Amino acid sequence: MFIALIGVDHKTLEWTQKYLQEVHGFILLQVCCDSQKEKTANDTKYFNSTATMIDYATERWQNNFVTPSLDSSSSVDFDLFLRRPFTLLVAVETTLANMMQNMQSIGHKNGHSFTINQFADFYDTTYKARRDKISQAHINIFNPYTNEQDYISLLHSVNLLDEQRLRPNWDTYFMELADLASQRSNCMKRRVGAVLTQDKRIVSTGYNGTPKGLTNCTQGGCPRCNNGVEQGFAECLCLHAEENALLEAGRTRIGDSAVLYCNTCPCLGCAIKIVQTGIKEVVYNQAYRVDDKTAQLFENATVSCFFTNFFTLIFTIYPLLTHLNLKRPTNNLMKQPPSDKSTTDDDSTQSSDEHDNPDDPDNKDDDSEATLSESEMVGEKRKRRSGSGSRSGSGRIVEEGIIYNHDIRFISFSFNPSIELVGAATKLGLTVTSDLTSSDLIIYESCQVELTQLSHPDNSVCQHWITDSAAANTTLPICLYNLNTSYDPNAFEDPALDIQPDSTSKYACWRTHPLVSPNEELVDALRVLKQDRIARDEKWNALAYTRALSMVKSFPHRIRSKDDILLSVPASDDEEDAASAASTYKHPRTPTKPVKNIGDKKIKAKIEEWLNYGRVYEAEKIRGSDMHSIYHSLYSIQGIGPKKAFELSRSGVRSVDELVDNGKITQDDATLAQHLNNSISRDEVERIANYVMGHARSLLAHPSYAICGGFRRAKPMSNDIDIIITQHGASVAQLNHFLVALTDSLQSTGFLTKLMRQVSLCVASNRRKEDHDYQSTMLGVVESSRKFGTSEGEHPQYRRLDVIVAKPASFHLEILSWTGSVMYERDLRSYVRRHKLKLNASSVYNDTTDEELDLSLVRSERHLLRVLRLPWIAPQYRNCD
DNA sequence: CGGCATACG
DNA sequence: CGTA
DNA sequence: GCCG
Repeated sequence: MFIALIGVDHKTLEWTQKYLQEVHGFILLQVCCDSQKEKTANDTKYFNSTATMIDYATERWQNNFVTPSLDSSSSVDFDLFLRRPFTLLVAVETTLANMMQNMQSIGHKNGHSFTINQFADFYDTTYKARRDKISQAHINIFNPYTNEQDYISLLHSVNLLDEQRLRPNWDTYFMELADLASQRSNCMKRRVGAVLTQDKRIVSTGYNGTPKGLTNCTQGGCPRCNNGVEQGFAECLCLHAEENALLEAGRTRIGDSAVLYCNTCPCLGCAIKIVQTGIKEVVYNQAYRVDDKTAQLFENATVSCFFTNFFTLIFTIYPLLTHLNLKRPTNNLMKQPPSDKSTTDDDSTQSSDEHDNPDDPDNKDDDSEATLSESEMVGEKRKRRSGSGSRSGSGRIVEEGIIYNHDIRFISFSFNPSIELVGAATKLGLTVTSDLTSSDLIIYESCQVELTQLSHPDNSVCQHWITDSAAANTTLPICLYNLNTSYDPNAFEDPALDIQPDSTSKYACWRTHPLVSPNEELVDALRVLKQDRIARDEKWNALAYTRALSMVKSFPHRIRSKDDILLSVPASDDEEDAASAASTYKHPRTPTKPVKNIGDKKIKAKIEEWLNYGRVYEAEKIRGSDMHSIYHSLYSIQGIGPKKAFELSRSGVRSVDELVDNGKITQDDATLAQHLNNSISRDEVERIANYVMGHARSLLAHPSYAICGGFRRAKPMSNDIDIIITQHGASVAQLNHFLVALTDSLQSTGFLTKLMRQVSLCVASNRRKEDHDYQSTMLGVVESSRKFGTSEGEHPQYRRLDVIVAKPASFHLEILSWTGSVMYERDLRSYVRRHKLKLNASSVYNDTTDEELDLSLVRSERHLLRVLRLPWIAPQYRNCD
């Protein structure tokens, strides 16, 4: 792949280029004249012209290259560039404020400052010169951050290396053609296009409008459409795009494998015709809502109907989100419904005092005007819940927008731009989901006003997107509902109360860890050493490497010298401490203390080796050995852990196939292992979760749920699907029954193909002394097909699905427990142990008295962490392994 | 020199 | 011991 | 292997 970067802001361009080079190993190519060569780094290739550069890249087209356009003098000839099939044009932009600041900091370095007029001049000339190219880019990335680490997280979630952008798949190809066809529409109401294909060949195309020979609808040919009133369908003379495509093809040319691509979901009338002509597959653009009747008809007629993805979204969602007033309620939004005391018997009398935590900030009254009494909160909650039943159609559910509330964690969109959005949304502690029917749903009919009022200077695309959706009469593009407190939307979190993370802590749960480390090679080397220790059964040795690795990963910058990481941690304010550190390291002016978890003897030496030689010898040796790769392939099989994998590879087993031949495992096991090794796109995770929640909703009235695991940590790809479900007010018995019923329901449709474990709440076990409430889990394998958007193409894929049913009071603790990575979980528990608490996935105990703490007033994951005296770290920064 | 997360099958 |  |  060959990426050309275009943009105006130096810093954003530089960060992007650095990210591609350091994280993905791109090679930097530049067009420039000789005199410039000396100034820049040595691992760059220089060319006299775009043509020679492209020739160079063409010969090595399987490598990854990047070329920046940092200043107009060395700009690349993009037209030449775009002709090649392996090239990707990426535009990066930032806010005017950022750009101005970045230019000023450069100006300061050179000893002169910028006036705002000079900046405006620069912007006008540079931006206008590049505007056309920026709009032609394959991807437009908008960087709202001033901080590199945040931007890198966003970049990572964009998945720049996705080959699909270079060459669209068939679905995208035909859908784009359908969009093109819609441009020929002559209907006053809406542009619609359709493409009918057979064996990947186009049979016919269609767009909507009046029949041949009649005056075009746009010229007044259809009285109904030109009336402007949504009535009189019988009088409409327009043919729909789908009808036109079908008529054009004629019955005889529509075979068994015909696929119809529509850029909107077909109406019921068209659906009937589609079924009758024998078409078995309909693909529509996901930006539009499925018509319920159409969906039903297709299901009865076994026509598979699903939507496709596009990469046309522009990453400007962040400014949109930040412009929503997420901070404070305004008075006009705070019309409270009458409080409902009857539901608050137990809630209102309790406080968090019993956590033995007198300085718990929750005991202080919030000084904000937004503070609600418990009774009001419950009243509000009930009202909202009763509304959520009447979701579809009008969508006027919540008259007072929850949008003002801090505790909004879920944002849902009527279409599914997940990957593009999640990077931005998670920055706000928001999690993206596509479920529209969860309880406490807040759809923003009322929000429309707010959204359309957003006018960010860099935000024209968003505006467009909103107005388009409104014009197309689709569900409003944005609706918000609550994540962390699915069943208590009024939980109010004030960031001022948050405990701050500390990057020098020995506990991973106190530190933030980027999704992708700028020191990935070193992290990888440490991972190899860790794996090696595990294989050798050196458990504690392995743990030490895991800890060191996590420590390195919490370092947000590229480590350049050993002072960077081994000494540079600022000493504490404690003077004595600082003095002793100073004498130890003989740097009296810059007192430092050693980094935790990186010991003086072994691991520090490995890191220094990496710094000096760019590699760790022992890791290289292990990596290069046959044993290592065989060990890994065996390890990937369910039921074969480190011990067995090590034993087998040592006893001369060469491959997984050999195990199958020997009858040690079945072919099915091997295939399953292969399937489970494939990672799952966010999109697919969401669709599978939606499907599961569909079943859940037929069993529970208003389930609350969260997708956890790597998905919640904003990873672009997941290994499995983790869903936590609860229902406000449900008893343990009801939840137990629910889990069994859900399992049956998923099995009966053939979706759940293998059940690996089913545990219920309150199981009696001889290992447990008391009858505590434990989590209830269902671990299984499901068959994911094309309708879930499997990236592997036509064939069904097996995916691991974990469903956890939590009792309501443990919901947030369960979310916490299923969101952290392994190191986060470990350190969470060792930390609370030191504070005389004991933690498992569903309850908190006093470690000495074994008394269980009541979590029923815990309003969110964030709140829970505060109670545990731990900082709340946004999920995307919990990737510490 | 003890501790290092916790639980289920 | 393997897995979440 | 590292921390306290």
